Amino acid sequence: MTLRTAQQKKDLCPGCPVARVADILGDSCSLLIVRDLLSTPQRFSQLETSLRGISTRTLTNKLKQLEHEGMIKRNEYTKPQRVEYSLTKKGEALHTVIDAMRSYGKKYL
Amino acid sequence: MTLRTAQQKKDLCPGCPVARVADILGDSCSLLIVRDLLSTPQRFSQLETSLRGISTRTLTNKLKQLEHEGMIKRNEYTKPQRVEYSLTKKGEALHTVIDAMRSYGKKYL
DNA sequence: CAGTATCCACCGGGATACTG
DNA sequence: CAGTATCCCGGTGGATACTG
Repeated sequence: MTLRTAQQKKDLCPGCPVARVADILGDSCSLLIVRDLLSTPQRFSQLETSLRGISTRTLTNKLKQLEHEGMIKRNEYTKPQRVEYSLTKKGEALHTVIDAMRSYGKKYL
Repeated sequence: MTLRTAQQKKDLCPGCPVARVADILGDSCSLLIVRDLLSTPQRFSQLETSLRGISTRTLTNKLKQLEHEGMIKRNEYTKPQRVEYSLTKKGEALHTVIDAMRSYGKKYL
């Protein structure tokens, strides 16, 4: 068995809820996006600035992924032109995980 | 700024405890190793079997990483020859994070 | 049993330029 | 402002063979 692609990684442990969360929040980018949106909805450019050094390409991809997973919602406005990303209920619920990580990180890292 | 290497990723948000946890548990392998060790100490070969499809090379690397981070301990025994990996206090404390992930995964994924 | 060593495919993601 | 498109580099990790 090979384990090269993301899909195959996903199959590694399909029955385990821990693994499923890891698949989504696994890369630091996605996790940090959710962390940022937990405080308030943000525009594309705000996220771009906050995640210092991320490329537009990567940010776009991660946002699409998270939207596809049902974690975030994309809201388009026309005056002035802007796009805001906010968490869905499903996304907001991740705060429990992120809080646990924050507590752990503060205490042990 | 480039963000290609792991080190650079680490620097992305050095002050954020959430990011620091993500750096360590970010890849599903490491996370699943900790998850496995939370129930009981395990031998190299047991982990190899449990994480279906992982290569010895990768398992070795992840174990070394986690040991270096102070999450796990490597215990060598001679009769019979075997090596057991167990969690340190620091590693055990990760159960809060993993529990949060499990609850979330069960409920939403 | 518990690794080490080497080789190489793959793809994530940076850099850059362009668009509605 | 919020992306899309292309090009290409580098690290992750599988496969395989070997060791104490």
